[in-house]
Amino acid sequence: MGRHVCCTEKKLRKGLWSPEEDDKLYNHIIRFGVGCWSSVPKLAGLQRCGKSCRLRWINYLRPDLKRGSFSQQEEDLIITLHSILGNRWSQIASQLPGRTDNEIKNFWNSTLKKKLRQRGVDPATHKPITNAVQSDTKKPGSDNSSVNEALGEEKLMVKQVFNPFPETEFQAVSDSNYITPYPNEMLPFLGFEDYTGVLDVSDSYGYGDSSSNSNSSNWTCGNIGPEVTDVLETDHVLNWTSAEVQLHASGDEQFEQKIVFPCQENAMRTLCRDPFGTSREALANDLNMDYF
DNA sequence: AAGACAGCCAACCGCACCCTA
DNA sequence: CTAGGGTGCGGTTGGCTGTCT
Repeated sequence: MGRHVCCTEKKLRKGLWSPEEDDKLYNHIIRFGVGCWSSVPKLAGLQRCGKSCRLRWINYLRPDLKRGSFSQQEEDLIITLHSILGNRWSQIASQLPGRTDNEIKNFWNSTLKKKLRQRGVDPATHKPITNAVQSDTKKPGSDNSSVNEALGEEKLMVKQVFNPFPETEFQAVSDSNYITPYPNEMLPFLGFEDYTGVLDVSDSYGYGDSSSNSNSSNWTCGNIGPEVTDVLETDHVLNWTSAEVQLHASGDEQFEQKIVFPCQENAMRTLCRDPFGTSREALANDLNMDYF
């Protein structure tokens, strides 16, 4: 382990990127793609390490990045996702089209934490600041004093929520960019055979290797409300809406849950992809849009 | 006008994980 | 099985910029 080889080389430049460097990196990746990051700087004629190039591309040069300040809806979603996922910035970012993990992390640390505290909410636990302490006292084995313990417990819970579908058991959900909209208690009921609730808005703007899952989403989407169509008729900028999604579990259980998700043109296109051709076509027709 | 301070954000660092030979 | 290279991620840092005194 330890430090990466490229980072120890002394000749390499550090610090802010010049416009010329940006041009070189951008042109190289547009023309040849990424391939191996460690070879990118050499091929692009840059005195940078591959890691630095990767970061620059992901956080600044990617053409699908959204600029500008966060909308209220994005802000709300970040808070919601953070309450579920904790500091898993990359996974939070995967649900916000055009936003990077770094950007969200900075926004959280500089702005959102402060806002939550002003509202009397502990940004670490997402509980009212006074109640967070009180609730700790109820937990078995808790000595009531440690916020860190509370945090640790939250992290454990998050793990259970977020990775309920081991790749070996359900190959369609094969990476961590997926977020389930399910509450904890529903997870045990969801079968592998007919698992259909995962919203995939990640691979239309994913990082780096985005090819591996492009055909593997496995979900159906029912009862999308009229508000979705409204979104599609706007200017294809980032919009937000809600939709009713039916979640079919194995057996006869069926769940419904209102969820909120980001809608961008690409995201909606992704949303309309599912493994069942007829419903995909029907859905696309309903939404008056192309499908693939 | 200038120095101090605070906030923001781009970029770096170090670690963990994955993959392959 | 193991070592080493490549990659991704979260935490942290440092510099720039705006605001205050």
